[in-house]
Amino acid sequence: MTTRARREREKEKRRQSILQAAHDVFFENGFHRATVDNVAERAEVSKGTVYLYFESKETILAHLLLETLDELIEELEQAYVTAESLPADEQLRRLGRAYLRFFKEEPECFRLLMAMDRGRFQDSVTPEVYQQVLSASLEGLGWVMKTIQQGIDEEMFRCCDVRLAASTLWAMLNGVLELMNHPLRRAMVGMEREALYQTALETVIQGLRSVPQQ
Amino acid sequence: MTTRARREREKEKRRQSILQAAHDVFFENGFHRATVDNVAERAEVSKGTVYLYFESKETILAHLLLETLDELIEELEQAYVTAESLPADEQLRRLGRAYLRFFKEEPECFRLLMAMDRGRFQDSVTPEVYQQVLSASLEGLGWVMKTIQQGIDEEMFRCCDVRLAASTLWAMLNGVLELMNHPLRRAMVGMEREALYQTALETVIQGLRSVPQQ
DNA sequence: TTGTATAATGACTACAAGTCAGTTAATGAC
DNA sequence: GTCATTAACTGACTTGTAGTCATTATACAA
Repeated sequence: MTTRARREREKEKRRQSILQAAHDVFFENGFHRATVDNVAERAEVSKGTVYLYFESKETILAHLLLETLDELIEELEQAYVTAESLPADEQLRRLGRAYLRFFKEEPECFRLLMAMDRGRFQDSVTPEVYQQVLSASLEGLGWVMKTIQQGIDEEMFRCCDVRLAASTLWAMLNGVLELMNHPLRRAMVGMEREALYQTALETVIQGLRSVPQQ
Repeated sequence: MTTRARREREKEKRRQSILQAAHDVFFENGFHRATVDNVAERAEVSKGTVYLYFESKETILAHLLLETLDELIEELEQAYVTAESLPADEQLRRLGRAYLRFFKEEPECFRLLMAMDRGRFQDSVTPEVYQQVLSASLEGLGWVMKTIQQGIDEEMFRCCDVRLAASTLWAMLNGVLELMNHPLRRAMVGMEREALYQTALETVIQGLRSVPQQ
């Protein structure tokens, strides 16, 4: 029964083409302005078919974001691996810059990732999908934790709770990215995007040197 | 013509009662689950009347947030004033904790403030209202800048761009608050809210001591 | 050829934001 | 007191869009 296998492949193909269409449509005018009818039209299927493959508009987005997160994790891994022999502060700098680089290419993606916990999202996405997004984020955090641990071993960093330090670093950089991403808020502080991020990264790295947490 | 004045007062009263109703309804079940009909019903007016006073659901929220921001700014001012004679790092700690205290009482409010730049918001709120929210935020940032400037004068902080440092600090704390506010993400990092915020604040303060930015 | 399962469709429902023609109420001129 | 004018208010209606489901088309195996 090789038919079964082919059917599976074809289904997967259709699924991918819907995802691709959704990517185009969502990123063209933003998620909330895009309609599921737009996605269906772009994918050359009916709206019903879209709902055959995904439970809700939000679920489509979640799956798009999952794919993007996978790419991000790979980039972080690569940054970690190529910097493994450097001192921990330099490693962190590399990781931080890789993070920035990634979201500079896909700013809409960052916005959507951050928005995932708001509005209709919590109601429309099944816990499983949600969980997947979270564990992908966790994986990324892993590389930061590894680096910080190395810094502690080298006696460069004074923090004693690696996870706490990594989470904080991650949250803080997200906060800066969020500010950078928001045109009006950024205009308000009147700063260059890069300068903000650079300062944040450097401040945190220096802070890790001298904060014996807890 | 004292009638005119009374009319004005009565209009303002109605406006306030709609805002109060909106506050109740929005914070009871979250903004996106609340309907304008709910707000109208709670305020004991028709939906049309609500739209007589506010242009859109989002605008109602913006005005609610503006009032909350005013309170926040007052709290920050108070924290600044009562800590004015202390060393700058301690002042920053006080400001940071006041910020945390405020949003611990109104977590929904923080979420909504952060969400203001997403989704329907940009389309539904007039630039004027938007501007008001931003300048309120700026006012809050002013207290942080004052404190950091003092730290530079005392030669405690090494940063040379006060605005850059303050913006970064603010953005980073927002990032942590956002993580804290999000139940699933917080579960993911498995940290206590307070510990995260505490660590972030301390890390940044220490970072400011040793980062000669630019 | 035909019965069955699988995939796809699009007209339809539900729901909520926002509108506007029409109603009601207050005010003030006479 | 009556009437005209203005301001405030109403709620049925329009519009837009997410999500459903009865129906139809297609592919395959017997």
